[in-house]
Amino acid sequence: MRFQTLKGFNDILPEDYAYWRFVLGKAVELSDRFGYEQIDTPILEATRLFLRGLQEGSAIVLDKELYSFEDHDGTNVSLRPEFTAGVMRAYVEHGMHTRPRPVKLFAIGPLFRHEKPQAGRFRQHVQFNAELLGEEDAAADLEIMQLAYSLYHELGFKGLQFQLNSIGCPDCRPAYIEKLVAYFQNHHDTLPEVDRRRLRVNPLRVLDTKEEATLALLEEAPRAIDHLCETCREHFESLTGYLDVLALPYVINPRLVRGFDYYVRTVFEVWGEELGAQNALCGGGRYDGLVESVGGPKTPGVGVGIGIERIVLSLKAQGIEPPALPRPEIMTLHLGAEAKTRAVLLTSELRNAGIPALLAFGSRSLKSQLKSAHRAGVRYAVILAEDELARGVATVRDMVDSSQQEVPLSGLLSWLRQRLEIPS
RNA sequence: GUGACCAUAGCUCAAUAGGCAGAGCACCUGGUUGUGGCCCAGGAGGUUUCGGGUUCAAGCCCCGAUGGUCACCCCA
Repeated sequence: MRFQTLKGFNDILPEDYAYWRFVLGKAVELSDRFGYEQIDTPILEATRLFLRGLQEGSAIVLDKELYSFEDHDGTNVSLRPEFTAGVMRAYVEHGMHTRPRPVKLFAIGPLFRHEKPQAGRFRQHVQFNAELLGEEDAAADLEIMQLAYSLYHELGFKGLQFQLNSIGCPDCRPAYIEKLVAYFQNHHDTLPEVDRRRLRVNPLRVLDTKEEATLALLEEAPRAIDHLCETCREHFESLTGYLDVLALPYVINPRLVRGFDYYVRTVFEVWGEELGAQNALCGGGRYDGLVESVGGPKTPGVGVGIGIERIVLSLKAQGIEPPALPRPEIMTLHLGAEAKTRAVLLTSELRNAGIPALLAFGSRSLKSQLKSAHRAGVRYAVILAEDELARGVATVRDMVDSSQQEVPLSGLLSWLRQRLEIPS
């Protein structure tokens, strides 16, 4: 029985890493540009932390999607299913609320949910996560959205737009939910079974139904944005105003709700193409009560989670090629024991000088070594043999045009550097 | 957790009507002295996902398990 990855877990192979480095490199670059500082929190945390952040209505809790086990000391611990709870814990634990506001953090790493895998959904996936803490200005919501948008834009995506909604706050949302529930109870007989369940467990969830019958009912259903309190309405209007000024494309989607219950006011997603049913490239929103819920002072916050696997899938679907990864352009070949020792030394000198280089291993025929050089895709094969060494030169073969010339060993480094345009 | 479809070499796929498991690509070696690609020859690589059953005979038919894909649920 051969080993294989667990269900829903994937290897990222070298041929995929051009995409990953492209996306992650851009994420880090943009975080720097927007003034976000990097933070890493543990993959494993006390289970209670995640339960508190998620509350009861979330599927992660309901459907036992947490990877949990009992640690040796009896503590129940879990692999993190999302970033925000851990970051909030770190924020409180290290008294980061005493830092100059706002505190802007980003993190990159794997998350784990025991779900049934399908297109764009895995049990382990990597997220780029950004959080802006201690600021309730709608311009903060905008900044988080702009960070996400810039990432997609600079990666070369076309035609993406935000799905945007406001789901109110603890002041105005309860009244809205009451209206919503009342509305659906009036149409209870036409409501499909799945949505009856959602209505009981998490009424807002009915809004993003896929049932035809419910969709028809939603035409007339009360909308959250029509039931916002004064503060929430102003916040939402400021945000859309800023989005207009920056010309960031968005549509107001009254049916947009989010999986985590801690969101207030702003919620948004960006949808990608060719991702099947799992079309959210990122999801985020405002979570003003969250820091408090993990034992910290009342602190407003906005954040976004961006799925790297989905971006990579979407890049491929849109035919966007990442820049090629750098690879050595030189291989040192050799004939004879003395020449091989010299080749080992030369390869080392090249690398120490910052010039990527490969060494032909073994003591095979020149033909075989050239074949290796060809397959490694190098531009130059540097050939060392007794004959050359006696005259203090190396034969450099250009693998592209098949030309060869002798270069004095003393000047080889600078010769190669010049040809490959590597700054010294 | 529910449902549908699928599973043959590292990859992409063949294998009449149940009748000796194959090709292309990739990989290794060779085509004589110190020269890659193209070409030619050869080689390695399989418990046909696994376990049962039917049959003289199963990659093929039946049952079960596992895994994959897609959808629901939910979400990045």
